[in-house]
Amino acid sequence: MPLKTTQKPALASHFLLGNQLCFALYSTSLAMTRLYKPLLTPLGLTYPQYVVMLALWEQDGISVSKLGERVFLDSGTLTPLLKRLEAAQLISRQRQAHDERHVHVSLSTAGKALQVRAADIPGCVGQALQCDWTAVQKLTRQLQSLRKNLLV
Amino acid sequence: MPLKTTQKPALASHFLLGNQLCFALYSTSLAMTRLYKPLLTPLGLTYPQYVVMLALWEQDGISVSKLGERVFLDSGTLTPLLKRLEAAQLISRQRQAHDERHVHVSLSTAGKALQVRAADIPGCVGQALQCDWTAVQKLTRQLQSLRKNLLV
DNA sequence: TGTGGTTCAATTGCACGCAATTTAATTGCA
DNA sequence: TGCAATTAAATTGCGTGCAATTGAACCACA
Repeated sequence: MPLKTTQKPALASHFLLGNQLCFALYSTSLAMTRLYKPLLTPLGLTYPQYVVMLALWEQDGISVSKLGERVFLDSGTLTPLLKRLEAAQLISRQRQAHDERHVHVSLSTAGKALQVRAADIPGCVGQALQCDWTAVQKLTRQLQSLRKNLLV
Repeated sequence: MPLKTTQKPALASHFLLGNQLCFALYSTSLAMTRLYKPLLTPLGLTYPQYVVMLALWEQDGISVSKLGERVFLDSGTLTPLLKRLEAAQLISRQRQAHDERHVHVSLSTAGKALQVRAADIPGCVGQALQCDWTAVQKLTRQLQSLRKNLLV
């Protein structure tokens, strides 16, 4: 059989977008953010801001670094984001008296009240996903496990 | 039994970060990008630029909008990204003669050659994931299916 | 009691994502 | 033919993400 120099190299199949977990993650995450947008815009939140609010609704009154551990973001991302939430009167930021390196983040009355206005969001999203709750939970656990491996 | 007004409202469990598929996706996708960074920096690529190169290695010589369909990004994201790839001499962009609205994107010699230098990346990533190929492929398919539902 | 190292948040600079708008080219249809 | 509607890409503006640096506060230990 003659050599076919025009043939694709064998490495090609590993590079197909359709076989890449990273790209499936990346593009699906962006698509998910787009799904949330029309639900969050009426509340005046972006998706990352919503994540921070979720973290605070779950545990109020923590430092920026503790918050960063919860949402896997650093101060470079969080500081400006928190300033915007503060400007929107949803949170307050204050230096801790006993250790002035720490900035304490806590929900305002409006910030707490916003959770009620957001109450429909998980249901709306669940509906849009068009798959059953068990499957969604299983996928969530798989992704968390993957994240754990990646963060070593 | 007396009313406990200090109890958490029933809606709280739906809001837990740990139960949210969106957050698992979001944080895992960011973690994956961080995994790629040390592999891509030596090639002078960011992760989104790598995705575009993957698309072009798979199918060279397409318009910006076709490329956008492949990678699920619009011209607002792609135009500046492609300009950077062009500045790095990895691609060329030229208006189509028969329809000057279309911009044709094609790999340069250096752009094609870069695929060889990137050949180790899928293997390195697979190693870091610490789970077997079948599971990775299955998760990839699940995410693609989810993405399909989200993009309706 | 200093003083060097550490920790935490903020800042800076760059590259996305994306909505909204603009510009230019093409198409369709009266 | 002419002009409105459509299409493609570029532009603008804003909010992330994140590496790298800075600055301030705290700690450890000689």
